[in-house]
This record gives sequence, C-alpha cells and structure tokens, in this order.
Amino acid sequence: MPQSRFLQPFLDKLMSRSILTDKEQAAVLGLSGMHEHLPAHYDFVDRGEEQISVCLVIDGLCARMGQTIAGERQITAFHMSGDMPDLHSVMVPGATSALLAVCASQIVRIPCHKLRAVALEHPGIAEALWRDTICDASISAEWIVNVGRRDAVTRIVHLLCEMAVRRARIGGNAFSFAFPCTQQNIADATGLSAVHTNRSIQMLRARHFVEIKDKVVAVLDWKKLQEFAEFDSGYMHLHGPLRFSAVH
Amino acid sequence: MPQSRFLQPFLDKLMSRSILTDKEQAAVLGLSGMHEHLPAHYDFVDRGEEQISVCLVIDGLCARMGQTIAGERQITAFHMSGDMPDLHSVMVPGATSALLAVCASQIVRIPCHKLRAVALEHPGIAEALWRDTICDASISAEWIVNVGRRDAVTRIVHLLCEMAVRRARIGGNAFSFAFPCTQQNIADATGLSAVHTNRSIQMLRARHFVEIKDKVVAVLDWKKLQEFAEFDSGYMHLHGPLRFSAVH
DNA sequence: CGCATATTTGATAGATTTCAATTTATGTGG
DNA sequence: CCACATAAATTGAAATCTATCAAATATGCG
Repeated sequence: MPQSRFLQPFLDKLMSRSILTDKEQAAVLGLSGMHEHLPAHYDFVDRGEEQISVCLVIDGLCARMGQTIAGERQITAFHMSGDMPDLHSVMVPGATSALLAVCASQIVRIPCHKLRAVALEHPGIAEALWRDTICDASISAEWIVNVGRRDAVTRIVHLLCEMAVRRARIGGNAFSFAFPCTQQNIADATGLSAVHTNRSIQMLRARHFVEIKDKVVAVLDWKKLQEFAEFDSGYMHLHGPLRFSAVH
Repeated sequence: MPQSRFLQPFLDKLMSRSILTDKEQAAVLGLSGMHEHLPAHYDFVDRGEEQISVCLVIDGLCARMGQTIAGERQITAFHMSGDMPDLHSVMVPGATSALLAVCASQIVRIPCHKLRAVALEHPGIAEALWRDTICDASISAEWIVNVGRRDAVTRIVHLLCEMAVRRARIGGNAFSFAFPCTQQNIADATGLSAVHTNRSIQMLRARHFVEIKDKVVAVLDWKKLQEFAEFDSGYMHLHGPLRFSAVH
C-alpha cells in the first residue's frame, strides 16, 4: 500500500482550511514515515521527550495530556484521523506533551526534517501548517472555558458536541459516532472525577440528550444539545479554505 | 517618536525564540499602525468580530477571554509588552476572542495585511510568528491542566509563577512585579469565584508564599512556590532562539 | 471460565459557590 | 484637598456541587 493512502486524511484536513497547489498537494502526499500500530491505552510519547519525528494519526483516537506529580491526568486535546497531535514540535522541538492511544490506533511517524523540508520549500504548506496550529490553539482556548466555567454535565456535552462536529468533518455521522473513550478518559478531558462523570452521563441519558453505549455516542437531540452547552462550532474554523501566500 | 520604539519589545520577543537576519529585524521594526491608549477595564475587542488589524501590547496588561451566555468570563491568556493577543487572526481572520485591558494600557493596531506582507516576504519572520503561535498554544495547554486538575490555591500560585517568569523575560523582577489584576480577574483566569479567590490569596499570605498588595506581587519564597505548584517553566520555551529556514 | 478492567452504586467528606452585608480602597468633580 | 460615588476586597453563613472511599456489578478478553 502506498504511503499516500495514509497521508490523504492529513491532506484533506489541511485543505479544509487552506488552499494548496497541485504541486504542494503532491509534496504532502509524498511524505512518509514509520507506520505503527498502537494498542489501546498505550502511552506512546512521554512529556518533554524530544522527538525526531511527529505523529500523524491514521486511524483510532489519541489524546494529548498533561499530568500532575500525583499522577492525575488532564487531557488537553483529542486527535483523530488526519490530525497531528505534536505538529508543534516541528518548529519547537522541546514542545512535546504526553500522548496516549485511547483505543487501538494507527499512526505514521514522520521525521521532523521531512516535514520542515516541505514547509520550507512550499510557502503554501508552511501557511497551511501554521493555520492548523492556530485552529488547534483555538480549540484549546475553548477547552479552558469549558473546564473553567461550566458545570459537570455541560462540560461533557460540550466535549461531545466538539467530537460530533469533528467526526462529521472526516466523513462520520455527527449523530451517531464512535467515541472509544473510557469514562475515566472523559473525566480526564473535562477535569472531573470518574465517579461524577459516570453520574453526569447517566443524567444525560435520563434527560434524553445523549446516550453513550458500547463506545458509541448517540445524539438524541442535536439542537437541544448545542443550546444546552452553548456550543457554537465557529471556533473550529471550518468555513472554507484560505490562502495568503502567492501561488507559483 | 518613531514607531520602531513601540515595535522593539515585539522584536525582542520574537528573537528570544527565533533567529532573524538584520534585514528581517528591520522589516519587523518597520511595521506600524495606529497607536491607542486604552483605559483600565476596557473591552476593546469583542469575540467573533472580524478585525482588519491585530493588536500589539506596548504597555500594560491585556487579557484574552471567553464568555458564557450567563456572562461569566474565563480568561484564557494574559498579554504584556511585546505580546500580540490576536496574532492568530492574521492567518485565520475569524479567530478573534474577546480582549480586555486589565489596566490602562497602550497598544498599536497593526493592519493584518502589513504583517502578512512581511511574513510572506521573509521566511524567517513567518517561522518566528508560527513559533510564537506554538508557544502561546503551549501555554494554553498548561492552563487547561491548571484549571482542570489543580485546587484553588495551587491554580493561583501556578498562574503567579507564570507571570513572574514572563515579567522577568521582559526585564522585570520575578520576585516583585506589577500584576494589575483585580481579584475578579484572577478568579476569571483560574476558573474560581471571586470570594474563593480572595480567601485563597489570604491563605497564600498567611503561609508566607506570596503577597499581593497594591497590585504588586511579592514572591516570598520562590523555590517553595515553584515546588508547591509543580511549576516548570519549560513549557514556555525560553531556552534560546532557533531557525530552520535558510538565511539569504 | 477467570482475571483484569470498566461501570455503577451508596454514603460521606470536602471544596467551592452563592448570597448578603460590611469594610476598605479608588477615583472624580467641586 | 475633601466629599462623594463607585469599585474592590473582605467576612460570615448556608447551600451546592464535586470528590473520595469502598464495594458491587458488569464487561471484555485470553
């Protein structure tokens, strides 16, 4: 199987927000790296470990996280097919956070120097990567609001809304999508305890908002859900592709 | 007074993490825009308002924030001299969050197209701006951990540690620095109520960790403070400048 | 089947918020 | 420079949300 098959979701993601020439598209698809299968619940990158390659998620679900000394975890982002959890370490090599495979996942490890090379040769790619970094940062800012100023149930709903929209972008169904997190994972993403997360999820089912069953989220009332969580997908910047650099 | 005086702190910040040629440095200093004095507690940018210029903080303290419909605020970042609170909107024009002047502040509004022009002409500047975006994102990730997994007192201490290091970078004293926030501002940054913030700050004073008096933070025991908050400045990436793009 | 992991439940403790009132600072116009 | 209005900081008491602990049940997997 050619590597470009693995790179296609990544290219799609870049092109959902940025405009790339044929040549640039080919350059992205020409990237390659070690293909790896990760088992579920596997911590595959430790914080601060300087990496010589960056990860591209092909399939599955990965989480970026911070940790307190007591061992408590805080997930700061989820990454699915086409996402690069540690793209930032291409330009800031020390900027690695811990990465976890939430479920059995496939990744490709692309050497940093290769990604840098295509970015330096093609301004459009550099721009696209920069834009991708910005959108991830925008999602992070929204997470701060979520964890800082919303109550338990609302936090979980907001997270599910985000995942619904992101699943839909990569071709999934926003109203019924795989979300292979354990309740502990959801707790770690929302800054709650596992017990309280469990009770909040039960409340969501009782109120006919969402059901999470067998790692599949079923949205029962999308409109109600969005309103309840004050969810507005604008912060994910999925309106259409842009380009500022010149096309050669 | 030449504009370059205003731009110098911005250039210094870029150069603390990125290497720029003389020509690029001159291009940065050649940027200009409308100079504005903002009164304290002034909301000078609303969320989602598409801007034609980006803000550069010259002096004072500004905050980026999200807001719930109920009007509760969550500060997602502080910005001081040399920082650009909305640099991201240069590449993603819709990505504006609300901005607040914490105290009387000075900013320069630099038209997006000017910033884009220098970035497109000088790969080193584009790289530096991208890197700056990444470092801000790294700080955001740390804020998620702070708000999600630390208790009230620790959250505040961690925030103060960050501000101490950032003040020191721009030539301030890390052990005694101006921090013109109200307790409500600190509450909004840490995801706490104003009352609980007040009590936590009193606890810090009682335990001889930190004193906040007349908007000045006095660090009484830096080592103890850092250890208490598990603070490690590594996530701010202040180790020294890098450059990957070719020097012409 | 049996072990390990995940979910669920109940009871209790604790941290944080809310409400309401008071005191203390801050700024402004006369 | 004072008086006043306003904003900020502080206090107390009660309510609420969330965490913790411990145990039981369910689920997945070799």
